[in-house]
Amino acid sequence: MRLRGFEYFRIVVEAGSLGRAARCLGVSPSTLSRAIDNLEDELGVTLLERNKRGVRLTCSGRVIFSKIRDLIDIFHDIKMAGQSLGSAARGIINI
Amino acid sequence: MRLRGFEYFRIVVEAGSLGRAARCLGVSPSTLSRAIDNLEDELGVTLLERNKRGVRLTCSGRVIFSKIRDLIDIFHDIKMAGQSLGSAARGIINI
DNA sequence: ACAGCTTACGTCAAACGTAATAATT
DNA sequence: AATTATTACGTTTGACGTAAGCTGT
Repeated sequence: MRLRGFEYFRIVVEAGSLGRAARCLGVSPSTLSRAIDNLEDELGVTLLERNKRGVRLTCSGRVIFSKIRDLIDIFHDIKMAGQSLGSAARGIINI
Repeated sequence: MRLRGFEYFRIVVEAGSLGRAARCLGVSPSTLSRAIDNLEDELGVTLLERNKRGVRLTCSGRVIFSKIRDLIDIFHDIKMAGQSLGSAARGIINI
């Protein structure tokens, strides 16, 4: 289970369609379709309603989406802490 | 970047050595060695001091470890919410 | 010798893009 | 026609175990 799949899911929800999200992310729509299928399989929940005009969160999807945002926020926090600590270890301090 | 790598890191820290963690997890020590190498590369921080009697968190590692525990907690929360919502959608309610 | 971590090598699963398909506006 | 999501196919990336190596107790 890759972190990237969660980030894909977030962008898809915010973009409202796989195509728009794919253009934002620079990947192909099929990548996002499969990534979200995998997420739904692994969590055992249908996250999105697929219409012909895009996608929309299901009720369950709304609950999960909120948690996934928290997950991604912490992940970005970890990466930034890594950058900060990594450069600090080499003597560079940004104020 | 896989979620599993974060979980590996956590167990390694708690076990105190790659070998013990490998036995706990049912994987080989090389898997854990590489997983932690990847984590350190991707975050740009040295997380563990490798001794001949095991491993120990570096100062930076301690900071990151605390955040990674939060990440894993949310991840497990998401999985449990998935189970709960998934079975609820099929009409099964556990009280 | 034993316990520890690491690395080279081969294998297998999984992620991806391309391209084709189907449905809707 | 244009835009939507999905799926089959082949390629490539990457995660893993085995086995060998090196170090310190």
